[in-house]
Amino acid sequence: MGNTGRLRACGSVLDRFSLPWVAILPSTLAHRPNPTRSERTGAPPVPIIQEDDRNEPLYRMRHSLAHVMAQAVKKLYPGTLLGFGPPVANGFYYDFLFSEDAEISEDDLARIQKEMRKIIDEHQEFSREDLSAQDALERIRAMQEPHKLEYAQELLQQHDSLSFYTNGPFVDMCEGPHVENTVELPKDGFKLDSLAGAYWRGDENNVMLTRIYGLAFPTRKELKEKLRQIEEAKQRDHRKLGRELGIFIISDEVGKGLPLWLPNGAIIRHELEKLAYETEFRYGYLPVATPHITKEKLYWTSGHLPLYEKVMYPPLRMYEDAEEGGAAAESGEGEPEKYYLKPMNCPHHHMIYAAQPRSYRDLPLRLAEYGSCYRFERSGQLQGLTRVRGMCMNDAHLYVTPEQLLEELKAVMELHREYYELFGFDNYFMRLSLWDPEDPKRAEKYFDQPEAWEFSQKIVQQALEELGLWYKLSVGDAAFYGPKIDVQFRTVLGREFTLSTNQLDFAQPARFGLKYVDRDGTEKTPYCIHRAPLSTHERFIGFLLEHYGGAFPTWLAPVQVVVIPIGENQLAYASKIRDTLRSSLVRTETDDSDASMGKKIRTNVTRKVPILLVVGGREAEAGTVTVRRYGIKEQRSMSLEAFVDAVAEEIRGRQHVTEW
RNA sequence: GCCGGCGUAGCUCAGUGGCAGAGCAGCUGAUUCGUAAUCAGCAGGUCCGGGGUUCAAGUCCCCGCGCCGGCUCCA
Repeated sequence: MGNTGRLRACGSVLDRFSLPWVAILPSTLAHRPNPTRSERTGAPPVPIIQEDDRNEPLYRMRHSLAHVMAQAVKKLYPGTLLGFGPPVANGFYYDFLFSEDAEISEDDLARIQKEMRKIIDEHQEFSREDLSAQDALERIRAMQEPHKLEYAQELLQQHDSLSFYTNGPFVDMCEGPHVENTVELPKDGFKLDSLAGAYWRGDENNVMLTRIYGLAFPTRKELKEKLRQIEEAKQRDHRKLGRELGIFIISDEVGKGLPLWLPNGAIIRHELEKLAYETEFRYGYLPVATPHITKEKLYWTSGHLPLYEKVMYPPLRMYEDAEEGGAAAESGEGEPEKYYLKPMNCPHHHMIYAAQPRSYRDLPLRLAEYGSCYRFERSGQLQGLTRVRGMCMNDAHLYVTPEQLLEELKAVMELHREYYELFGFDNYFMRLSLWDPEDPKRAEKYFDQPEAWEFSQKIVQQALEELGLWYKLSVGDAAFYGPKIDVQFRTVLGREFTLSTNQLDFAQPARFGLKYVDRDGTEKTPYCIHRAPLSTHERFIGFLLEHYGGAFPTWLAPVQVVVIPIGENQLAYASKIRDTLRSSLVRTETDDSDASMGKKIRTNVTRKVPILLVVGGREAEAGTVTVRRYGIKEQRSMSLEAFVDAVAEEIRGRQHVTEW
């Protein structure tokens, strides 16, 4: 049973990224045991996190600090109720329900922190008790902790007993483990750093608790190092870099979540589209283009309307004869036509498939488009470029026969691998989302065809395993039309998010009546694979900004080369170099400002231009350039011709040059 | 959407209820420089918006909007 059957009273969040892929824990562990990869597939057992991992000193220390914080809060704010309080990646948190007259803000954190230090100084011992179901419930009732009681009752459906930890006057239902004595806790290695709302059990229908986050490390030095890292990460925040580098802006007047792409950002988009077009051409895709809006009926056919409506913009309503001041528009009688901004591209692509009869000889048919989509995300969710309302997706739909499904899925995953290698991504993991046959609401959440789910889930898993890709299973997170392979990344600021996504769709083709004539002359329904390896321009470029810290490889850099004449005598030579490079399609500028050379270098280094060509009298005379690459101290001189060839090759090959 | 915080020049940020400020960026002039900041001057403001308290509000109160951190969801 390993870890999967054990539930923790305090909850648990481990840092999945700090562990090898094989050691990934199901994220839903705290709520419901997930089958492990080996249990699902019968494959050899996979090493997953064992009980021992929770005996790590760091884990115990953070966990115990959470309890100390809860004790401090209950002392300073009597009547406060408890939620969960687990250790997390860089520290711990605890959720509280403060009594109504206790207003708490970030200013109060220092007070709580001070109280925590006092508790640590009391050298309180942690002791564990295991109580039978009945004793446990009695204990919790006596504690008057309604949230703990609710969770205990749930736990007792699977467990015969529950454990409690006591330190000083504080008792918590908790599986542990903890340190033995508060003396082991680092008085100056922790810091309460933020206050946030969090729904009880993560469900917005529940009460909102107040979560206090703390950072915690064994020593003050390590804490300070983490704080420094956090500061450094802020310098890589794509919102900051996006503004500084002129990539995008988001204007209140246009609307939240609707980025405006500045020239530098539009160039990056264009380069990504070129990359996608070339790569997809090699993989046998065909380009298509579709409009941004569509009539309502399409989304009834696809099934989006009942299931997806809450993230769609409300419909535009119009009368076809409105322009002529027609009778219907005038009187408002009759039904107006409803148009929706498209939240996805698939229905449009299905219409292209359906536009002509298809034979098995036409399959696989791979239709690709960078398609614009609009989703009405809730305002609190919007996040720079990584979470927006208007986006442009690296989309494609592959229509395949059942026999082709496995190979096509594998090709799609290979495509991901190729892209990620090009960009140098390695900090990600795959998540395979399945339906949940036990979900009481499954008929509302999914197309309810058990055999189709079983078949398509099996094929997807087979594809991942034949390619040797590790993945995490996530039951209940499938798309409504089929299983999903998401690729999870983490931003520099530590937020996990989905970059690429792929789905196997067994439902929509049938709903759209898509057919192909098979070898034997009968009509059959194809499967559809949805895939978006380069995500959306918004999310992808947001991530790239952080990944590269704004210092793009030459092929992606909005300005690839800046020529810096040392004095005004070299202006003509600088212009000649610029024109030569431009005729080789290298994005080049000259810096002809009258600033000092040092200032010009500084300015263009700040812009993170990959290559600066410094030219003075020597270069002009010899017909050479002195090359100064971003992030590389050493400079090189070479003939202009040699440089043009080298940089053109570097761009054509989409190379990453990090050293000479 | 909900909980907490924040909103002053293009950017980063000072500003004790009593004249709206600095650095960088911009513009003008001087300077023409050998690998990360030459000098001087000028200009730049609905202090997020609306209402209120006050002799007086960037500052205090209320409402709205936006942003940031989280919850949840997701490309």
